[in-house]
Amino acid sequence: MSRSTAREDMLRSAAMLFREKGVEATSLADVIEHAGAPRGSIYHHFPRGKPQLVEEATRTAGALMGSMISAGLAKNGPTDTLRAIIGGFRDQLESTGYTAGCPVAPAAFEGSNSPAALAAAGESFTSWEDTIAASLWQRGLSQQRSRGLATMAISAFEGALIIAKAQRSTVALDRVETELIGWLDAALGAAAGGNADS
Amino acid sequence: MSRSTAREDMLRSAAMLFREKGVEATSLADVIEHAGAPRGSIYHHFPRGKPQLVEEATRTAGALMGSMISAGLAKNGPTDTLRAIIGGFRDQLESTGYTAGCPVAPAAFEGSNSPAALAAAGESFTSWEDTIAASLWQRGLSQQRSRGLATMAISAFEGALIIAKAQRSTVALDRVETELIGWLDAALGAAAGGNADS
DNA sequence: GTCTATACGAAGATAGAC
DNA sequence: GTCTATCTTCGTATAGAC
Repeated sequence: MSRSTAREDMLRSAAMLFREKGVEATSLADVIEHAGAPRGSIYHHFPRGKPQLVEEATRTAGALMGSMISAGLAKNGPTDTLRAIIGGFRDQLESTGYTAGCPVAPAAFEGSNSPAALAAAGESFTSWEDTIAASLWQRGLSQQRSRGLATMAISAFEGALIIAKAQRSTVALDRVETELIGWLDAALGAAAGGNADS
Repeated sequence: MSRSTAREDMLRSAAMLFREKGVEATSLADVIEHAGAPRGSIYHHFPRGKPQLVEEATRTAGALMGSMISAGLAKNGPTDTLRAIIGGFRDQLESTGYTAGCPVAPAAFEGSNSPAALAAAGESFTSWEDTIAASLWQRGLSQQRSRGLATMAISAFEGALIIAKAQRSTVALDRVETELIGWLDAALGAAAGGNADS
């Protein structure tokens, strides 16, 4: 029942290193060093080794993002939430030399190797989509438009992060932010105008 | 001057394996086996080893995609090209058990390790964007809208491929296809109506 | 819980024969 | 050009002491 901060530090460090270098290129030694954790403790906290670490780091990061999305949507609405989240990732992209992307995508990408981590990534994406779609539906959009816009938002966001890393620039992320906000506003405006759209 | 098919086979195999398993998880032995290539020839064809192979495979795959985009836009227009390309990736996703994604993204993702491959990925994305934006602009959209839509299309496409892998389903890709076509049609219709839009 | 030491295997890369 | 053999490094994982 000890609230082992060491374990959580390792998960946080793992997630950060995955964002920057990918899963396969990150060794357990890297994680220990980054976390400043005791060297002999990894297999104590994660008996099943690296696969377990990858899965838990992905699942934890996905849940954190999910609660950020939920909280933002409840408090500030879709466009402001989008702005806040994209702004946060832009800052981290810039402050890490365009290496730190999404913490969930690495497991999705290199996930052939650890199916559990792949599943964790898939469930995270699905959960985000559900949350966003529900919020849009509550604001008057049809189910179909809500789903479509939610999937577009997450897809464009994930894709823009990859492109930003490759181009070593945030222009793709900037453009996606602008476009998404425009489309969201248009759709929500039309719904507020009394039509939930086709 | 010998047209070494062996070399090209290795590049093709490398690109395919990168799509399925990622760069770091793919060994040179994997590439040789997949290509059915002679074991002693890798360092003959790629003297600088794996980094060179990754860079060339990424660059080649990016150029191939680029010419598919160009040809499609010139012959069939934006929406049909989008449909064709997404359809092709959907087929490959399904026929590979949801493992084969974009051939350029892996280098962008795990690119911290080989800067040359990262650059190749970035240049590919930029080139695709330029091509698509030019086509949209030619059809009457403003420069800004052309750029915005082109970046959105590529971002959403790349993101949807990741999500599809993680969810082991093509629904994200399907939704992105529908949404993108809707937005493209709306923008192009408005431009055809005599207004290049704001 | 954390340590050191070590076993084991995988992978990149090189050397030199053919 | 292609082969085999080998070197070296690295990473996961385990064993057993403290």
